[in-house]
Amino acid sequence: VFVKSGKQIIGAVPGVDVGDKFQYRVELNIIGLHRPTQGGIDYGNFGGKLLATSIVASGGYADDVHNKNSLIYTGQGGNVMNRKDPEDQKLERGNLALKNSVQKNPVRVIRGSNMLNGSRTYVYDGLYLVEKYWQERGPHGKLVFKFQMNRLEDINLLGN
Amino acid sequence: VFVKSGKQIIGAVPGVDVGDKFQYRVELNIIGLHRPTQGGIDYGNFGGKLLATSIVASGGYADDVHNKNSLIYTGQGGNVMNRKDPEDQKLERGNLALKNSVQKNPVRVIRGSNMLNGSRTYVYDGLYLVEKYWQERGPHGKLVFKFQMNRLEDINLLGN
DNA sequence: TAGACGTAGA
DNA sequence: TCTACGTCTA
Repeated sequence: VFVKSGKQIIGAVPGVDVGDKFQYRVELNIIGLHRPTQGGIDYGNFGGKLLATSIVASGGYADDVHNKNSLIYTGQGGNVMNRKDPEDQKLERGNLALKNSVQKNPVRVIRGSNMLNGSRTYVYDGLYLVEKYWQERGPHGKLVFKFQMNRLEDINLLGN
Repeated sequence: VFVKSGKQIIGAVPGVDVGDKFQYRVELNIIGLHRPTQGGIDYGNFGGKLLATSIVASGGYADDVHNKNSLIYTGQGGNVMNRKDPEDQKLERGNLALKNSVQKNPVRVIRGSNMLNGSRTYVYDGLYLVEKYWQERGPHGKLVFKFQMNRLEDINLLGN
């Protein structure tokens, strides 16, 4: 797929298979897998409601328990990245979209990792469901959102 | 040219002609025309001395008198871009390299402009010489560097 | 206009 | 580690 779709897709993107690898975030944008070039949460307005369509877990945040079939994703905002002037994360934008997606729609997960040579690789890891979300206090004492994500394929294999 | 050169070139880049157009800064990096993906001044260490090799004039700074064959380029630093906490620009990095290049080596000039549809275009505008530089005070009262750049081709045509 | 798990180079 | 005339979307 070399042409930007322009339309936001929930679920699998045609032509993209689990395990497909990419080097740059902009590639994810071009094929419509994850549009923000920096943001970790992609979402859209569906029937007047924000729903999450994909997330990138690159390890940029000091998150999370990552297993092969589940992960805990940290919400955005609150200056968690730059660590300057930390604030409570708000239930808006991507965080709101993930909350609205709980137990509802599939969310594409892209896992990013750092290579030995210093470059990065992004791997499409398939569809997940946001099982639940909660707030907790980070090391700085401010509130952050956490989203429990579980792989959907396993459920499908059981005969969904 | 699809392979990153890796080596820093002073003067014309083989295969790139004056007037060649590009859409993204990363393209300039790939062909070795201008390596920084954001920075306006590219430079290298040549014999222990920093020399400028190329600049991008996108209008990001509130510069400059731009004619077809000359322009006045504003130095970098001092928070001129984001306008927060302005400071005096320092004679270091790109600014130092441009200063060292005065009346010395050719500098590639790429002109950026905003398209009607909101996208950008970068046009390679050929080789220029840094005629002179000076400091002046910006609207915020802080010192900024200015570099007078004149097109080199005209001189060549006269039989340099 | 502002926010975002970017990217390359010094 | 930090700077930089980025780039996309809301």
